Amino acid sequence: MKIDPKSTADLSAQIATAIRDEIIAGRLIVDARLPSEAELSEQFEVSRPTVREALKRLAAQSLIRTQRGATGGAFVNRLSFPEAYAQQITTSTLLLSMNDVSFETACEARFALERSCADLTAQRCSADHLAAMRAEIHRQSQPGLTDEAFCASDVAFHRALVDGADNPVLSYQLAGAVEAMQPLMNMITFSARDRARIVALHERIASAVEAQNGAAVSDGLTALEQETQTLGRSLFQEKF
Amino acid sequence: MKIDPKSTADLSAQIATAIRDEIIAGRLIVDARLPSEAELSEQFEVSRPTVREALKRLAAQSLIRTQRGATGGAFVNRLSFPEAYAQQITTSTLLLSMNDVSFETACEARFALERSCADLTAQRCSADHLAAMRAEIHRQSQPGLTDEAFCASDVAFHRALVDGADNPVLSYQLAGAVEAMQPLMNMITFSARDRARIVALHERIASAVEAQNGAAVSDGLTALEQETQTLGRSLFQEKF
DNA sequence: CAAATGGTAATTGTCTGACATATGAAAATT
DNA sequence: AATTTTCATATGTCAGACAATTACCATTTG
Repeated sequence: MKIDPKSTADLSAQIATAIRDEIIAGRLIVDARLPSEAELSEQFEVSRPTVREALKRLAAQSLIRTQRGATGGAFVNRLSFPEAYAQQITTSTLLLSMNDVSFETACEARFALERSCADLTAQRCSADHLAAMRAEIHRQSQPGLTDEAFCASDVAFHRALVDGADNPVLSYQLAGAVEAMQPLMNMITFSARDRARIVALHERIASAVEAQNGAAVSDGLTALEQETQTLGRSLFQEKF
Repeated sequence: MKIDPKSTADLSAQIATAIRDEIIAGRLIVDARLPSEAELSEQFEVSRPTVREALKRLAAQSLIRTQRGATGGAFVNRLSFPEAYAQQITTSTLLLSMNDVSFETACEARFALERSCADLTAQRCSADHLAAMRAEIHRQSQPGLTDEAFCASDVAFHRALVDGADNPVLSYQLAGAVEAMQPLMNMITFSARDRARIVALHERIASAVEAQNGAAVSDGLTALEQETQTLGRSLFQEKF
């Protein structure tokens, strides 16, 4: 592990990259303990604050965790699915909010991706996930729900639909697609009639899942996409 | 912007979270300049190294960039698609390599997701993207190619297929699914016969794209998934 | 003898102060 | 007017110190 002091990049960035490469290449395995900050300082020939900045960079990406005390130190972290979810959602949300992505493009991608779980969910959806979907449908039908609560329930419904595919990798990948759309959906003010149409489509999708009919689930999602696009067009002209 | 000194969490983590929330909430917009490190030290009532560690955490997530000099400082960064790609791929790769995900599960998710671009790519694929796919097919047909080069070309083929949908959000989301599989694919040693079958399926997919037949693209991907699963089963028993 | 107690070393977390370096802008000079 | 110099400001890096936490070990005590 050596770094180039002549590079224009920050030393802490170089050190972070060097350690990250070790982890990705598998030379530092999960739960392995990194050398102490003092030892890293010597190895890289930099001061301890510089090493610490490098370690914080890695900690921000959940690549390492640190522990104080006698047997403490920095350990290679097992990236958990919840952590990966959170990172995925944050990145996706920021990407959409910062890049003049049209509602249409985001919506198209979101539903295209979500349809990829249609067949699997229809085949495998557990009673629990189906019940969760139905519970959200019921919540969405209640009058007097705020727009935020309606949107949150909408996300929960889709989350249950995705999780019904019983494939954690798929759930992880779709988390970004589904949740990152929420801020955009929150901009929509739903009329009672809009909500009724959406709830009806949710019911149609849930029934298709119950009937283990993947094609029908996919069709329901497509119908929901068209409904959402219509609502979006009434709000945004082209970009936002 | 205040922090809780009684919390068990690191001060730098709290400060990073506080600033990140400001960015996500839109109170700090793109290209806005954060207060200088000295000013942040005063505001949060911590020392400059602590502030710096917080800023490095944000820099690691590409949320800010820093610049030295008189008019320098930390600025809110516009998260670019390439940066988001890179983060997505790193996270996905680590998630798969660290969590005993079966080859079958990963493969299933990957192809399920990739099929979501079948219709869009069939409709919209440009001549350039189609040519890129055909170029990779040609490269893959060459004898004497190393396994790594064959896999890299495989990824490039799928990347072109995904990009053909002409939806950057979709490309971003699928980047993780497609590229994160590469380390797993690299573990497979392809026989000449294996390669021939894969190349034939690629050709079948490219032709379906050219014919603007989305269903045929989807079917081709499904056939490729089955082929890949067969190869995977010959390598791994259950977990790896 | 077993268990509670206290000390000790190791390690991260934080602070203070300082100097190096880069950079834009204003001031001085040609 | 154009160029050079100077300067202020900001980040990058360093050294040293102390605080807080924690595991381990020796000691004391019941």
